[in-house]
Amino acid sequence: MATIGDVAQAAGVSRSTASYALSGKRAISADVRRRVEDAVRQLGYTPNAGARALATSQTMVIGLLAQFLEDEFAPAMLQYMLGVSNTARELGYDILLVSDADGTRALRRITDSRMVDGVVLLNVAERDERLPILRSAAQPGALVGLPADCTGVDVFDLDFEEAGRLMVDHLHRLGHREMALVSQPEHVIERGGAYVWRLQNAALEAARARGITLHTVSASSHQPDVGQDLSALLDTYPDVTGLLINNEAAAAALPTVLHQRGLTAPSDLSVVGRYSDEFARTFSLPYSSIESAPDRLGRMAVRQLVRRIEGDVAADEPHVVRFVTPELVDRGSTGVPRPA
Amino acid sequence: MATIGDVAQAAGVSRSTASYALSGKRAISADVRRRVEDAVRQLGYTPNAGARALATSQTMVIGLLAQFLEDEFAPAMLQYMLGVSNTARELGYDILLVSDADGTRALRRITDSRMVDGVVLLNVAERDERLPILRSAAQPGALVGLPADCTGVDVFDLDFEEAGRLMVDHLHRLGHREMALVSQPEHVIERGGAYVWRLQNAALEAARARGITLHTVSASSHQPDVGQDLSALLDTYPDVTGLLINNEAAAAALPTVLHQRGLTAPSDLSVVGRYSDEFARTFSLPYSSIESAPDRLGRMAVRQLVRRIEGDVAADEPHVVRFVTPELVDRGSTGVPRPA
DNA sequence: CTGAAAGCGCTTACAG
DNA sequence: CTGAAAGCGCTTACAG
Repeated sequence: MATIGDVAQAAGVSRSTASYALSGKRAISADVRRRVEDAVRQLGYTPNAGARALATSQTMVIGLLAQFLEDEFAPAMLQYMLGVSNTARELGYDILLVSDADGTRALRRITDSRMVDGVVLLNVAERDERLPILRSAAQPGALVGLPADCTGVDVFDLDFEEAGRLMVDHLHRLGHREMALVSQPEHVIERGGAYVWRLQNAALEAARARGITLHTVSASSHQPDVGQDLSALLDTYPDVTGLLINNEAAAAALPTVLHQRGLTAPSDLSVVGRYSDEFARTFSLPYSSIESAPDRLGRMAVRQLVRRIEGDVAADEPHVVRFVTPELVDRGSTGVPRPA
Repeated sequence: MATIGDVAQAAGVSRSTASYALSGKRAISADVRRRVEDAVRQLGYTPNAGARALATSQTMVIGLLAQFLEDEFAPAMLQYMLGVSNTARELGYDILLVSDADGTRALRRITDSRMVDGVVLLNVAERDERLPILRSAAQPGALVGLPADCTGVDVFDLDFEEAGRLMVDHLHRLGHREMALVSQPEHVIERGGAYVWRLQNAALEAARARGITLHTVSASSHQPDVGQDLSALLDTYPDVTGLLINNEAAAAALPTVLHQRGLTAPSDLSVVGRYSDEFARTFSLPYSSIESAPDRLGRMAVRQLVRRIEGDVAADEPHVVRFVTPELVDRGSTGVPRPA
């Protein structure tokens, strides 16, 4: 493989001149520039990334820490990954994908060894074990998901409180007085999946404030259990007229469940979900939903991360915690409640 | 960050001794080894990956080229990615994830700049534009998917011909005499998704040999179109008693379609799919299916790639083309045909 | 506008 | 069993 030395030799200049001609970091005569460029073309020269990283302390690589947990719905994770990956590439960065079960060790490994210039953490828990490691790392980090302690990192998340209120308000306004909220499995909450109870608590509070009944249930994140959970819910609360779904697997299972029971939305039951538009299309989900905006969140996280990496942000500039305002995408699955 | 120089100084030895003590590549006195190890611990030393890569010409990183094409079903791709990623990690390698729309440029970039020691290509087409680039790269490559020309690369794929025969034979043995095969959209074939017609041609041939009727149709890879395609198929061929599904989106949509039409498998219709067990669980698909084994294929590809990278394979050892034998996972969705 | 030199942090022949 | 030195391929002050 050709090196910058080969290029310099072919162009009849020094290595430093060749380097500067390529980087444009100092004035170069038109003639020399042309000779260098010709040499690059002829030799098929591409800089060695490792050597450049060593010289500049910049790898142009971003670490992406994804975790595929047994009790979460993998296809939903993919969307965040693609949002991060695509934005990174637009900004000139490559992605080191880390899907280790042990995220803490992996995070330490890639930061300590300087494989990455910065890190994006997906699926952040309330007390995420990866955070202390990230804080002590030399590289900046951006999170998708809100932890209890946000010091030292930039944080991006959907405003799940607002999402909960929005779901309740929307159905309340249509006249619903008894609804049920389907959340993730208990262990997601126990593990610190804060978004579950953030949405749930805000929904409960909104329901209380409006004097309406809101039942809350956890449902499995796996088929076919989740279908049975949904069926059980409808059996237990026959007077429910509105369903709020904060569980991707449940949303994917609902069409079949409703079919089996001969129910139609919105005439028998109003339904509002919380998932991405892409997810809705993939699974053909006909329900109005709060857009969870994974691509947008991934994009925001990478943008801010790159700003920090490239020093466009003063080192003492405070870290941000930014929420995406939930928006309801109307797919026509809500209406006035059926007569009692 | 501590360097090997700091470690050497703290241990009172030379840098080379420190390096050898850590690599174990030459005999070291017990005393020195201990002092070096203590220094490493105290300083929290981790080797700089870029520097090591420059010195050894080994990055310990594998490039993973995934493409998320508009007309393919993204969740299915994820499984291959995880198979590759997990196996790589077990073998000590990290994954550089490349999801660029323009796979050729990206491939050239990561190989020319020596960011990776080898490359895994996913979703390989009949005449894949990435292959010429891979062949001229310095690093070895492994494919998941069978191209027309396999020279210079190791290839792993499901035996789609055998899968097609297996599907037809299975239903034929149960007594079915008229079936339909649902394939991917036309443009997947046009783009060179050879697995589509490899399975289809073998199925057609098996049907001819046994004197039975096999209709073939392409269905969309998106909801809700695919559901309509399936409905149209059932309208067009009312005498079909067996359905072969080589299209993940169609498999995911089928339960709803059958429900709508009041059909049950296997009493009204026998169904055999082709997807992974993980996929079946995620989508709660109740159909017997040919296991597509994405995790196993990813694992095989990485294993062989690492053997080449690490030179466990003679440079002149011929490249392999290895097929995974399809196996039918019985989920009880096939039986004798309904009476005419 | 250009060149010679130092340095990034490792590994590994070469010498003893 | 250990050390001094060269080299991997870049970038970037320093000098002119």
